[in-house]
Amino acid sequence: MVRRVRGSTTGRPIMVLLDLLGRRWTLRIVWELRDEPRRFRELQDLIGASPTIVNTRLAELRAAKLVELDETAGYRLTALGNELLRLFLPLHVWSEKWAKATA
Amino acid sequence: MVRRVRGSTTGRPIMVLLDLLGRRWTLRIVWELRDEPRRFRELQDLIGASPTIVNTRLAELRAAKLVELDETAGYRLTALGNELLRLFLPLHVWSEKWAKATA
DNA sequence: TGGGTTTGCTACATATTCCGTAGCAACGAG
DNA sequence: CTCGTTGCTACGGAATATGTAGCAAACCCA
Repeated sequence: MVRRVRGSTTGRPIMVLLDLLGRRWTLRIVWELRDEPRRFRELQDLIGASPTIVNTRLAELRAAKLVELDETAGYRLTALGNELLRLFLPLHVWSEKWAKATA
Repeated sequence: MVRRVRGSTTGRPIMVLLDLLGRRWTLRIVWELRDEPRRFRELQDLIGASPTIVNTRLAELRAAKLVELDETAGYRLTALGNELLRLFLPLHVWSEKWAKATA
């Protein structure tokens, strides 16, 4: 199995990040962890994806140190993950405006 | 062809947006249009994806009114697209920090 | 007029990824 | 010893992405 950074040969951090976030369910998982920790199945039900892909994305997010597994509480954002989430929070408000504009 | 919102039955704007952005190459395309308009092939070369998927994503972005095609200049962000991009710009700086933390 | 180039985009076969279902082993509670 | 919950995996079929080739229209320059 060839482990290369998809879509970028340079390995520039922004490209690696965009590649990571630009995968099915990744953004959504980070989003669902914004308030409280979630268990594996709980997360699965929330987003409605198969356990296979949930597990894959969680593994990637953990490798990227954005998510961690607390045995007693469940999956949660790391300090880094929280920083990233904060950058995305304005999206929530903006998406409402966007929805009206595209309607 | 069934046209449903993938991964969300509610249709909440934030979910629709996360779904749109959480597709291969979508974020990357928006990113590559941040400074100047790009032609179809130029975009294709920049990100290194097949024309099929570039065209598909461009169609989705155009339907979402985030990208438009100016016949003389090429593909570029709409006003909405620019707003969205501005929300993402801090990612560039943050990604550098993140890269160091995960190294 | 007649190339040659660039434009956006599509066809098609292959390769990869994703999905839905089922189920595993480990652990704790009763 | 059973029951529920935990994270996670196997497997076959469906959907998506890739890579190559090429189309028609518009343009440039002679």
